[in-house]
Amino acid sequence: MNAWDENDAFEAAARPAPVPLSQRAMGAMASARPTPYLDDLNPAQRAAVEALDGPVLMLAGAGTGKTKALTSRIVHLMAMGRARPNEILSVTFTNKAAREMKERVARLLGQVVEGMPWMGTFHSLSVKILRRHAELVGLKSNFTILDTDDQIRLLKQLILAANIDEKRWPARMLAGMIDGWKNRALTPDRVPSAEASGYAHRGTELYEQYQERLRTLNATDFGDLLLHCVTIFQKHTDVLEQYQRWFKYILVDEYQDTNICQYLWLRLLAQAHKNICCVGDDDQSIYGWRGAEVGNILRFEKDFPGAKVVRLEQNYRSTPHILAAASAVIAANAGRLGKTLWTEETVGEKVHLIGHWDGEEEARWIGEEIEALQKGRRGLAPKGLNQQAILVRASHQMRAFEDRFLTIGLPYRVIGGPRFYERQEIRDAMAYFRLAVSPDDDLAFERVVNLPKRGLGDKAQAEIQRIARNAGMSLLEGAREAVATGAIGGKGAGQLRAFVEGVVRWHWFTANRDNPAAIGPFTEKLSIEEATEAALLSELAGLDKDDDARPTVMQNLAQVRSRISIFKRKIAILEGKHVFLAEDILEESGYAAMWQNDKTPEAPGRLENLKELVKALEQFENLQGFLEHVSLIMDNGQDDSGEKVSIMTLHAAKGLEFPVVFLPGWEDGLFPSQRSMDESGLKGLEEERRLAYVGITRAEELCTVSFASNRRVYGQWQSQMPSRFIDELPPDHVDILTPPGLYGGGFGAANPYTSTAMDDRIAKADVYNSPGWKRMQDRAGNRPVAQPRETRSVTIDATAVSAFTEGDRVFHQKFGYGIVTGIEGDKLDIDFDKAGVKKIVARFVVDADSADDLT
DNA sequence: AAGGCGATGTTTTTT
DNA sequence: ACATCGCCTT
Repeated sequence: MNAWDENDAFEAAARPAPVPLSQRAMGAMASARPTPYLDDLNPAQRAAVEALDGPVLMLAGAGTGKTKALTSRIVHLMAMGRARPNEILSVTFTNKAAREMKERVARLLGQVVEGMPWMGTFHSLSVKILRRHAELVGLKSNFTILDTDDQIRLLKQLILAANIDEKRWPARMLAGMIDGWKNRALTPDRVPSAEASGYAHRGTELYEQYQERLRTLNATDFGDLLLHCVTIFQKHTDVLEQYQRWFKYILVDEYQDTNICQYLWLRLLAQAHKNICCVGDDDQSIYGWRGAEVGNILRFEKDFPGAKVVRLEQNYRSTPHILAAASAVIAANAGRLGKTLWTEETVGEKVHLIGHWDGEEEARWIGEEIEALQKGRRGLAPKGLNQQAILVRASHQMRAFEDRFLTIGLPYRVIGGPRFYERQEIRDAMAYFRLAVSPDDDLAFERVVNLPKRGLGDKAQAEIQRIARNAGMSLLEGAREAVATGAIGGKGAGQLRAFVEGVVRWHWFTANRDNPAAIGPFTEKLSIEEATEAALLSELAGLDKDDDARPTVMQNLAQVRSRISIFKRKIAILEGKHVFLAEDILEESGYAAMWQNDKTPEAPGRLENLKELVKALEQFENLQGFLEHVSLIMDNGQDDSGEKVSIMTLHAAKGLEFPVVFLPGWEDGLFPSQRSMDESGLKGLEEERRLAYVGITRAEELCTVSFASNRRVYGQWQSQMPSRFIDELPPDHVDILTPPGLYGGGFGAANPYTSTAMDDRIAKADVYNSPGWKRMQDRAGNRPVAQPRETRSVTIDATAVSAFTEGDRVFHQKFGYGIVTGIEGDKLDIDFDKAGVKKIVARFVVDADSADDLT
């Protein structure tokens, strides 16, 4: 059954097979001290690193140097000769974390580690394993990985076929349930009957059909990657044993985020030798809503009897006040494993707390505070924009900040959001590439057959489906058939034929790469055309300057030359220039043109993304290789360049740190989120509280919590109560600020017309405010909390100002096209076609015509 | 087939 | 408020 030889297979994966590091790199180190990296560790870290054998749980609080401990442990394993690099399995959740770990191990070793093939995410490692044993779960090893979008479309088809009203039972809901089941390692046959009633009583039935459909498509979804591995491990002990033997040591990062399926995956692999080291922090478990089980980390000692538990509690990141605030908040949670963060640091500012009238004022104030901090003030050295971040609970909160920062010209960067490969245009382009590689990819076919519009509506597509299904062929073949038999007529037919021919042609190019027989005819044609070119040139030379024949010859020459360049390009493609092929596909399909003709503000950005996609292709051997990796590996094309304030969700902030952190929107219902509390009750509230803990602990020097008394929620103005987490902040470690210019300050300024509950809440907040209320107002008076707006230096960019006049048509990256209606210093009043009137700093817009040129 | 219009439901997100 | 979606109109 196992056609692969254990050692060969793994050696190949680890190529170039390194000389065991214990002999080489360590040999070099050994001359001075065998294990120099140990000297950099504190006692707890060192204990965690040196406990090599048996189960180890490293409880690493925020900022306690867990990555350092983890990477040192890896190096130590090699240095002690316990395992070769390719015998260590180290698992992370994100590619970014995996990359960072690789880099840090390399830095510790002082050399590049090429032999750590088993360091990666749960998913990428699972893919690697699954490709080897795909046939054991009814797949071929070249299976494709569907993303959420494909998944939904597939489910919609099944729901339709099952005669279920998709309005009452949305596909998204079913997708969520199936995901949930997979997270819990439940195959269709194991779904508890109690849950089967969930989706119109047909959830499991559809789940089963969905799995069947995936198998026929030779595809998996993300959940399957792990679940299939678990299934294989459970059913084929011989396979499991080989991996158990191979992975001598296992390390897991962010263990508190593992779900049941991942837990099983790990336990199965670790069962034999139990050399598993899990690192995590139960207080930072913030992914319960997507299946993470804090229970996994809480239960570790039961699961692995005799486990050594090490607590990393010395914090190297934040000042004492910040730590105290974070600790006080998280202390309100029950059932923690419990850690006490401490620091040797003694100085530092208290956590700042400030209330505002509404969300816009909050954004305005934070903008000014950021600019003030940029210049530096009191004990704080100037903080560049890269050192400052705004962390919000929900992404819609970002808007207020983006709007504000755009008008004052404060550069910002939004972290997170849709990932590069999730963007529509990228996925469309990928579908074209997928078709080129495998024309039978029905999902890809469906996605782009009418994109750009080819006059193929529901009816035509249904007809193609029908034909294909009846004849048992792929949709592409079905489409060809439909055209040939005239089943599809009208204007769609011609375009469909062109589409089918295009796919066949592109596929031919991918299939005939490096095939001399394919290249031959092209070189022949090329030489003919080149001969023609030469002939035309000599003919032209013989003609008089104003000979009547001259224009025709010139025209012919141009045609010949364009054919020559096409042939050269095609030859290059056949010789392996798949980037050209990708470009041609996007051109010939009309997909690129679709966006070029699109005048919406997003269009230029999308074209830019397509260019980036093509550029990313260069690093791969061929289209196939690209497609295989891209679904798992490709990252957000973030621009790390330039000084910018970061805006992101609290979730996206985990693992990051900033000298200055703003935590706006601490209002009950927003944070903690009402929905979270409604859906998950106390558990939900506790997860929200952990989110608060994560937020506060991101800050190194200055953490500012804020709330607004009024906020627009779904278009309605609502008065807000300060978050209950604010009550949990320890008064001794908090400074309450008053925004300048607001009579009576933030709290006092709360809407006098609000409910009594609101007043109670404010009064309650004032209970601990009151001792310091006077003092606070005094301080607010003589401390430059924020620069008064008037004194903020306004640099007038002469070129920018003179560049526009009233009535000019301009383009803005976010708001699109608009007309300049007024000019005021370096700011323009612009009436945008779509977004309405805005005040924008001149350098953020360009002339509308030059925007067109960009495309 | 394709564009316009009213009803709808609004967290967090990796792979 | 806002975007998305399905339905309805052209």
